[in-house]
Amino acid sequence: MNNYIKELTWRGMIHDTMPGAEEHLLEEMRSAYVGFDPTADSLHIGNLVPIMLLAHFQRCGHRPVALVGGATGMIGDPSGKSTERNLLDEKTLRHNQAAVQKQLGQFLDFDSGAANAAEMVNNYDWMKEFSFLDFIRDVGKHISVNYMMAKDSVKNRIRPEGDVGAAGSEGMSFTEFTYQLVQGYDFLHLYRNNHCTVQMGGSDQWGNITTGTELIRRIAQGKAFAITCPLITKADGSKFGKSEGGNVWLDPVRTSPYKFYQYWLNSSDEDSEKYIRIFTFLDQVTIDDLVAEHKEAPHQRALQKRLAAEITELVHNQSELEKAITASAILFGNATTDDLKQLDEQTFLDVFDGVPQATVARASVDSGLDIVAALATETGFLKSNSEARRALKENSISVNKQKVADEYQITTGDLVNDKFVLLQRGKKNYFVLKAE
RNA sequence: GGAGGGAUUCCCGAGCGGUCAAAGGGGGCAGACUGUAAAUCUGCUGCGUAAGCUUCGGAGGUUCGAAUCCUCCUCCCUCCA
Repeated sequence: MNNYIKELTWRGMIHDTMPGAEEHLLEEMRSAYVGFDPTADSLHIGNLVPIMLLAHFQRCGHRPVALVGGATGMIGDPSGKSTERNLLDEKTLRHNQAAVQKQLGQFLDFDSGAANAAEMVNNYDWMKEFSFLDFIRDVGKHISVNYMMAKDSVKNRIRPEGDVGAAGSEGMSFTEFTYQLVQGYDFLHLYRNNHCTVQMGGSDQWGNITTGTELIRRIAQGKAFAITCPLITKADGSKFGKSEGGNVWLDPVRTSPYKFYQYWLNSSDEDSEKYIRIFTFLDQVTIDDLVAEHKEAPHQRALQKRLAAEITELVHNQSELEKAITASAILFGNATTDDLKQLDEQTFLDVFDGVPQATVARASVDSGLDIVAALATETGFLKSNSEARRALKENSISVNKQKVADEYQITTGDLVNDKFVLLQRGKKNYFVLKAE
């Protein structure tokens, strides 16, 4: 039994724990759960922290339980929200749950048959038959409204008198008010049926979790614990887990492994030092060495590279990671036209997966395609001919990694694999032209 | 119900009836620099190869000429009842 709390502490993953939690976990194998919100059919990297909490938990010899919030997802957690949540219907919920369950399988051992194999539960299964009357009698009776009102998640939504500085509060519905009780009941249910004595989550979940431990104390006369981790932030203040395109998802269809890899690679120095502790299983010595190495030669970005590699391999796999690295080298390294032409068709397509494409008639390339037309009218890469000319004048257009001027003609000789032409504006904007 | 103020190009915001495709800032894109970073500097930022064309809430009107003046309409804000 490894010391879980100690492990998380040096990784910077502990925000708060209830007194006695560490001793409790050292005594014997325990079960802890974390809730996942099935609001989409994929998890995103914001969910990675709770996932890692469970993964470390299992590695320390304990039994992790992943709870998919089918029921609570129907209500919407008011924590950290300033407005009422949209509700999901059951069909969407079921679909999302199935997808989320599958993704969790990548991080946790569910099937080995080991004593501490992970378990997956869905609170919809025990909540759906629970009648309103039964609930308010068996559960609601034990918790006072005063207690519930004292939670930050509730207080922040009911504008306190005289608190003029507070952001606009829109009140909250009874439904959302009930949320903490429902989540609290989950904990009680898992305590009784799955020997779950610990609930973990982000620091914003503290209030909801303690409602659960309170219920367990009052109804089951039991002792349960809360462990929360800090919410992940970025040094520059922008929101963690968002890129230009929105959320960074674990699902390779929503966020390609290449983009996923890039997200981590672009972490700031400060953040990557933090992230590598949280999002990888690397041990303390390895990480200390990496940090030292990075300080020595920051421009090498050893930290970011290792961080990106570790997580990409964990979330996707070795071969996707290699492709992402290859793609990165081609897109950002000093790749030349020759390097490009050495790619076989499949690799080319993989590297430029997700890059916008357009098809032009093979004949027009054979007869020489004007670069302006290739950029604008033929492909829509740039909005107008004017813009295309402007860009050419700015010396920002490359064909197959080579800068071109405005009189350039694309010919058969430019085709990679006799089929593709790589158009590029500046360093980061790519476009694939397909001749058929 | 009454009285005023406003609506401008992605956003904010300036704009004597001609020299306004429209100041300035922000954002975005690009170039230099660099670590695929930050900061900084430079350029570009309606369409068109060009002549030129279409823009300033909407519809009309005055004028040789309107984002700028007039009328009506729509929406927003403030003040008085």
